[in-house]
Amino acid sequence: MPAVQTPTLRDVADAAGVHPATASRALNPGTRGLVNADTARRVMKVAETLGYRPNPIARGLKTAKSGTIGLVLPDLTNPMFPPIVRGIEAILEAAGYSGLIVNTDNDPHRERVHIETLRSRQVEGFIIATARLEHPLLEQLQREGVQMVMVNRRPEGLDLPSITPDDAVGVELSVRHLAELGHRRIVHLAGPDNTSTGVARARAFRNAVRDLGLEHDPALVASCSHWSEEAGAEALRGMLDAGTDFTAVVAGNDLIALGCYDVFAERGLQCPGDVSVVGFNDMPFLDKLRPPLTTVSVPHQQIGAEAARLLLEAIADPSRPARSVLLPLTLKVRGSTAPPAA
Amino acid sequence: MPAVQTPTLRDVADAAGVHPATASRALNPGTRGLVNADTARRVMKVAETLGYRPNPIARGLKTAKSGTIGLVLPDLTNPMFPPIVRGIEAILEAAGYSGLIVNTDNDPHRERVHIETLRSRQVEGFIIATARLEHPLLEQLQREGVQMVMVNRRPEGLDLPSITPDDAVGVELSVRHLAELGHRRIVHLAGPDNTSTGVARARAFRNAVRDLGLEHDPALVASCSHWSEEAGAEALRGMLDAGTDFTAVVAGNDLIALGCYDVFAERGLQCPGDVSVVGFNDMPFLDKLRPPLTTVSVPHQQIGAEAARLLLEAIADPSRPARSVLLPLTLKVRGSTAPPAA
DNA sequence: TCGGGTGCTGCAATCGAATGCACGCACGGC
DNA sequence: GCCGTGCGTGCATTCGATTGCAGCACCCGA
Repeated sequence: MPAVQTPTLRDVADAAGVHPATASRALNPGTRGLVNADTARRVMKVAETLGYRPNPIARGLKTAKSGTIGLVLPDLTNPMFPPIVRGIEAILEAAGYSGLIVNTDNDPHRERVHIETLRSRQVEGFIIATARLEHPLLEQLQREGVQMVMVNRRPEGLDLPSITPDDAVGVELSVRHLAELGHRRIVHLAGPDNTSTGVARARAFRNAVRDLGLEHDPALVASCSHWSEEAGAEALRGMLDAGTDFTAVVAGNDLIALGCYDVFAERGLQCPGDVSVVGFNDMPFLDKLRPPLTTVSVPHQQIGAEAARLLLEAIADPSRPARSVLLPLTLKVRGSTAPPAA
Repeated sequence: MPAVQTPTLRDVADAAGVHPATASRALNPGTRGLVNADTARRVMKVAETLGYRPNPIARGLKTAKSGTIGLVLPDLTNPMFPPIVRGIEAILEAAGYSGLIVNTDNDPHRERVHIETLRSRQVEGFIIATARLEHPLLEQLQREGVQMVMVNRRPEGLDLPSITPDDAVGVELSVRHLAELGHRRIVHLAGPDNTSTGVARARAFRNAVRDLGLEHDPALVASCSHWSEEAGAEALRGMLDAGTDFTAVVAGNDLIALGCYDVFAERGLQCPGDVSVVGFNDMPFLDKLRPPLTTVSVPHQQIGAEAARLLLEAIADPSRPARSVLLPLTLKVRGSTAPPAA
C-alpha cells in the first residue's frame, strides 16, 4: 500500500525549512508580498516539486469560502441548458471555481430543498434558471444577502442581476420575417403565463403585430401550459378546433414548435405550404428536421459565460450594484417558413 | 443586516445543555447508540428547531470525506449525457452526495488537469465516461486506490467496474431487423477505432453478419474518425465514392446516422427507399426527423443510476470486487428502415 | 549609543465537526 | 458497605490552511 498521502502545507513548510504560516503566505499571491522574495521562491519551488495542492476543504473551513457555485436548473435534459452550463463552467474553471448542478423539475419544493442543500455545502453564490414570476424563495435569499444571477429568465419586482436573451427583439425578428413573406394572420403559441419569458414574448408579440400593422385578434394568441411539445400540440389543436384562421405560427420556443409539427402530421397540414412556423432557441439538430425549423438563435454558451462572470464579480465585490444584460439574437431562416398559399 | 449565521454544532449543544461532542454523537445515526436515548431525542429536537445543518466542509476536513463525486464527461452538450447525469444525480442525491461535472472534450490533457482538480477537491470517487482504449491515467488512478466506475465505455485490460449498454445485442438487433427486411449487403459505419465502444460494435457487427449468413465484405465496414455527424457523412461519402454496393447502413451511433441523412440529401438518395439506416442511442427528437430514425434505444438514465449505485457501494466497501453490468437494449423501429428496392 | 522603525518570520488561535480517552456516577453482586 | 462494571458524558486533540499578533534582527537617524 504505497498510497502516498498528498503533501500538506506542513510537508512543504518542513521541506523548505520554514513555518507553515510562512509557506501559506508564500503560496498565496495576495500575501506573498509579506515574505522575503527568496523565501517565497524557495517555498514555491518546493511546493512544485512535491506536487503540493492546497486542500480546498481546509481552506474553505477557515475562509468560509468553498470555491463552488450552485447551478439551479429545471432540467438538464432540456437541450437549452447544456450549452449554458458549458459557458458557465468555462468561466468558473478559469477562476478556480466549480459548479454544483441540481435539477428542480420546476417543482418549488425540490427547488427549496436543493437550494438548502447547496447552501449547507457553502456555495458562494447561485446561478438560477428557474424563475417563475412568483418567487418568494428568491426574495428571501436576496434578503439574506445570498449572491445570485438569473439566467434566461427574469423574476419580476426583484432587483437581481440577470442574463437573458432579448426576447422582444427575437420575437420581433420572427414576426417581421413572416410579415415580409406576406403573412397577415399570425398565431402566437405563448409559453406558460406564469413564466417571465412566456409573458415577455407574448407582450413582444402583441407589440410587433401592432407595429407592423398586422391583424391583431385575441383569438390568435394562446398560452401553453408548459414549454413542451405536448403542450404546444395541445394549444395548436385547440386553435384549429376553434376554427381560427391563420397562416403562420410564432411558437414560444422550439419544443412548442415541434409540437406543431406533430399536429401538422395528425391533421394532414403541409409545412410550410399550409402553415409556416418559427421557433425560439435554436436547439441542436433542428436543421435535421423536415422541414428544418426556422428559429431564433440564442447564444446559450455566451449567456452562461456572462452569468458566471457577473456572479464572480458580485462575489468579489458584493457592494457593486446589480447589473443585467440582454443579449442580442439573430433569426436563423430555414425551411419551415414560406409565403402563405395564395 | 440580520444575516442570521447558520447555527453550528456548538449552538445546538448549548441550547440542548450538552457538550458539542455529545451533540455530534446524538446527531449521527452511526454513533447515536452511544448516547442516552432521551438526550439524543432532545438534541435532535433542538437541532430541528434551530434549523441546524451540519457543515460538510468541517465534517469533510475531519473525516476526509467530501460527499462529492467527480463526473468526467467528454461533452455535456452531447445529448447522450444529460440523461446519464440525471440518473447519476438521482442516486447520489438520495445518498447525500453531490456530483461535480467536468467536460474533457476528449482532450487527454484537459482530462488529466480536471481529474487532478477534482482530486484536490477531495472527491470520493469518479464516474468516468471518457475511456479511450489506451488509458494510462486510469491505470494510475486505479493503482492509487481511487474509486471509479466507467459508464458507457469500457477500457481494455483494466479491471474496473463499468456500466455499459450491451453493444453486441444492440448491433445484432439492428442487423437482424435489416436482414428480416431482406437486406443482404449492409454497411457498418463504425465509431472511432480507438474507443472501446467503436471496436465492440464493429466486432458485434461482423459476428451478426456471419451468424445471419449475410454477405461479409471488408469494404462494407468503415471507421469514422469521431462520433459526429461530419465524420459519419465523410465515411459514407467515401463508401459511395468507392462505388461500394449496399442497401442499408448500421451507424455506430445516432450522430453518425444523422451524417448519413446529410449525404442522402447531397446525393439525392431516398431514405428508406434507396437506403435504410439504423442509429444507436435513441437520442431525443429522433422521431421528429424525416424519416424518423430507427435506432437502438439505450436506457441512459438507468445507466447513470446503476453507475452511481456501484460507485457508492465501492466507496462504502472498497474491498468488494469490481463488478460490471451490461444493460439490455431494445430496437426502436421507426421510418428509416424498409425493405430494399427490388 | 540608544530609540524607533521596518521587514520578515514564528506562534498560536481559529474555522466546525469527529473521536479516542478518561472520568463520574449509578447500580448490582458479594 | 465496598468494589467492579458499564453506560453516558465531557475533555482535548485532530483534520489543513489562514491570519492577528508578537518577536526578532537589523538599520537608520539623532
